[in-house]
Amino acid sequence: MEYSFNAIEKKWQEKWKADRIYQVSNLSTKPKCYVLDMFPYPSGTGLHVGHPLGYIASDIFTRYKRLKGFNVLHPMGYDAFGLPAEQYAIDHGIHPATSTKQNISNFREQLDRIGFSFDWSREVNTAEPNYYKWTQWIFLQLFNSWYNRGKAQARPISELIAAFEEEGSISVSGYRAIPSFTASEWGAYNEKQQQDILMEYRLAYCGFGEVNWCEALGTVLANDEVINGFSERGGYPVVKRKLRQWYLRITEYADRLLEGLDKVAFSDAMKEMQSNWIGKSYGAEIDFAFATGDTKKLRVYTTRPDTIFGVDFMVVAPEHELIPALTTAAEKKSVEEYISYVKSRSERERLAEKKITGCFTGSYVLNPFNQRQIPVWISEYVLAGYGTGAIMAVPCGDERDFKFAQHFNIPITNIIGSHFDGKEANPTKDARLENSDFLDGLPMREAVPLVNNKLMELKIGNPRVNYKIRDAAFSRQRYWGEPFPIRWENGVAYPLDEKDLPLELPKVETYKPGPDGEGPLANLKIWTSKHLETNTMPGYAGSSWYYLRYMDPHNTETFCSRGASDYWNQVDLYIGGTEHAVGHLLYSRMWAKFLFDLGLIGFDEPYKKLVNQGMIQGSSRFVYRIEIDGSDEMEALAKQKPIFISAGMKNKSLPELQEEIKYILRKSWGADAEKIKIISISSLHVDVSLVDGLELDVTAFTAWRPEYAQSSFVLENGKYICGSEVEKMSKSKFNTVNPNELVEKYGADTFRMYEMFLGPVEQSKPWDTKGIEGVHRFLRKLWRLFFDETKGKVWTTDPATDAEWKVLHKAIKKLDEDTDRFSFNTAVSASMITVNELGELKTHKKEILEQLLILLTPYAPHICEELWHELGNEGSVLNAPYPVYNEKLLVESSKLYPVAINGKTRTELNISLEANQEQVEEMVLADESVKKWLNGNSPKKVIYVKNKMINIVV
RNA sequence: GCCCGGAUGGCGGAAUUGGUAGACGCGCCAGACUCAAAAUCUGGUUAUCGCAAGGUAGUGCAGGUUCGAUUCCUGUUCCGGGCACCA
Repeated sequence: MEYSFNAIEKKWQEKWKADRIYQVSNLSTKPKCYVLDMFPYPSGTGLHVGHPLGYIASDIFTRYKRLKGFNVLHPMGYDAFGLPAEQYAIDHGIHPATSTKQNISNFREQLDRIGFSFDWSREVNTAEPNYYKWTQWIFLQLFNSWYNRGKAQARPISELIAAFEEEGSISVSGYRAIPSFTASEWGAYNEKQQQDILMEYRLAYCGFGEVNWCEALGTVLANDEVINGFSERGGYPVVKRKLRQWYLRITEYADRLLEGLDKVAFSDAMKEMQSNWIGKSYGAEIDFAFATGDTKKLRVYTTRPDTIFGVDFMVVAPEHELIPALTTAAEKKSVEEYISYVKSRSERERLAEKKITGCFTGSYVLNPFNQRQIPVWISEYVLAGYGTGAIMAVPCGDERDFKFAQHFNIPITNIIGSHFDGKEANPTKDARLENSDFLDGLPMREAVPLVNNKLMELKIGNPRVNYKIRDAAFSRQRYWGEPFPIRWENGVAYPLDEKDLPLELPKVETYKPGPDGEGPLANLKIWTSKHLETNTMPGYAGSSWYYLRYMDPHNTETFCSRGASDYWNQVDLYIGGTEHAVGHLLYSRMWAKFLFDLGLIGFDEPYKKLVNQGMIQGSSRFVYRIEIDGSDEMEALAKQKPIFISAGMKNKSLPELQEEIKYILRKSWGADAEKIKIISISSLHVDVSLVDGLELDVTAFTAWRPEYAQSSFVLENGKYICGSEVEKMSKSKFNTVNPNELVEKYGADTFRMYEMFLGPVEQSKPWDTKGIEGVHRFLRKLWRLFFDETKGKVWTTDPATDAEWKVLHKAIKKLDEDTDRFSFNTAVSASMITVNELGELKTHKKEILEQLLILLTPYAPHICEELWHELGNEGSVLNAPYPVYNEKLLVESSKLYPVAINGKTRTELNISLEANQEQVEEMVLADESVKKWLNGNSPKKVIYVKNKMINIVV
């Protein structure tokens, strides 16, 4: 009986579906486990082998936990709003809902073949009104809430209004730079004034922010769509422009997002990335008076108030509001030129710029401690959004300040004595201060509180905690996103009534931008006549809370009942890529904290454990085409009948090559081929499916594209050998591999195990289809423990031997350990070893094989289910009792110890595990080969580590 | 530029807490079966010297700690991910 994987897999997938075997209930006496994959965007290009990597890992873990007695929630759905669908709509006139639906169905079809255990009855789709109704609802809760710093939690805005009515702004005056007011002043404000003040506190609020504006396209562009200051489509110039935008006040949660990292099992790298992003720093704000005597002050934020006497110049961001006041008539022209240059540059370009740029304003401010005149410069390396948008530059201690000073010949004051060599800045905190007035002689660390006290005493500044994180821009001038449940009246935003949700996205005729930078919705009469908000929400709106909807996906009363979220609680295992490190993960953590504050869920960290899967890179293949110089006719002929040379010849000198292939040139292009000259060799991506290893299937290649139909090939040893390179897997590089083809050829079980066998899930690695054969062979070997291809059934009910039990229990131990620590690659390897060992022992015994099947079920569910039934079992192997490891079966009495002399292993000795130091020394020193290595010298020391090794030091 | 990773045979990788570097698989080489091929099975496979026994070197590079370092520390090179509107 043969292993007919295709038939077996189809049979069981249908059976599992019919039996709804993966449907889980919210009511169970079993312990729960929630295993989640990061929300996929259903891309039009379909899945390649890199996509399912994380899904296979989570599926293995899901099945493993289920076998171990857990009620496991393992759902899947779609983050269906997004830019690519809208761009596709613009290009092809197909409604995003239609193309998205098509993409989802392709996606689903591909997933189903791999045999995942998703509970599809819980599928969600962020673009469907019954889902985004609740995204809008949560937005309304954010809009109607403010952050009470005293209580360190979000509270209803009504509480803030009540406080304003009772005592004015007194309890929240430190929050924002708005004038304080009394209760009676509040009462006297008109509606607009009151609402404007409230807007300063709402957790979802409207403000102004800079966007990438492309005048020629009349639209706002994503960073992705801007390349070096020009639009990706059309190459039109892009500048920054301020637009009205919605924001989420994530900054209020900065501390809690930071502290929360201690409660979750994320990798240290992930935690570090998040905490760097939040960027909490302790420093001071200091006011510098204008040298002109103007009452205006230039306020800077510094993390190093101790270096105040080392300030040699100031740098303000090009967007800084005081620039007009600071710019002197003489410098006006150059300042304007500089600012317009900066406007054309993205924030990324500004930060990455190595070239030093800047411009002097012509003005000076005064150091508040010694009244020294300090020039004020403008430079793009200072960002408006961070701190106060202005810095005090201390070139002896800061690298960028130092380079700036050097570049513009600004004299440098040394306040750290010998710690500064004049060649590069030294950011030390341990030097003793010099040239620093009342701080002279103090270690820098000790000077910080002193300066801070003095700032407060003189009322010229104060200590200040700052965060790098900024409020999250929450609106897009786009069509394909959730509409905001907001209506505008006289410049005031009013929330829609909850009963009017969902506010459905209307159908539009065109996806062209609206007037004046607004989104496509601004073109709709039915929309604008109701004064509805024309922005839509960004991609991360729906994905910030989707893990909750899976718990209670069909609830029409609420986004997720408290009963459901209390039962399933946090996600126990979350698998996805590191690219979401600071975006999605921070946003969804913030939303969880917010929902927790309002008592809507009972936990404030959504993901208990996070595993980041690595990227699967593509292995590209190249063919080498010769390019020629000749007559027009010859060049046209060369294009029509291209000649490709095998990889081994591409490094030959061109004349040598020409000489070598002249026969082929003449054969392809006729006698005139003598008159051409080979001038270069181009390497072209070739579809990896046309290549076996490195050998090109030339017939398939000529059939691939019409322009290659008349190709000729220069072979080496009768083969055309391709070049190869590891690159990102993408359609445009023709290096994608479709999982469908592999499942077709080897089966889903082989595919799953091979993806895992490639290497650790967390690590990036190149894809190579070749190795899949080895895994397939392993499954065939497993099959042969049960069935012989000619003899049929070979398994028996004979009792197993000790040696066989030992092999089984070694496997139980190893697979448990490896699966628990997500080391799936070593688990696959351990499975291979087990099957190899059972093969050597000629084991065909049911009592061993049956348990082995349960162990392998998470990895290769189909073959295990089939064989499980062949052994005569009823019911699914997924409901079988998981084998329990018995350590007594693996006890050894002795060990073959490596014996090293001076750290180099020289021999091995079998020694009882009971042996003590003296016994070991005696045995080791009596050994012939040890004696030989000692060469008469007496050992200084014998190191004996029980169950590990022995080392003799001479 | 800044932040975070990674680097081990021809290739993917293993070595879980500092203790025999290269498990497992691919590829390659040799052999068995076969008219032949495929499939399958057996053996070999880091480099280098050696008929062999065995020796020497070896985990990106340069140092350090240690009886002992792929593992810890310092510096450095290259590659990948992210950098706030791709999702």
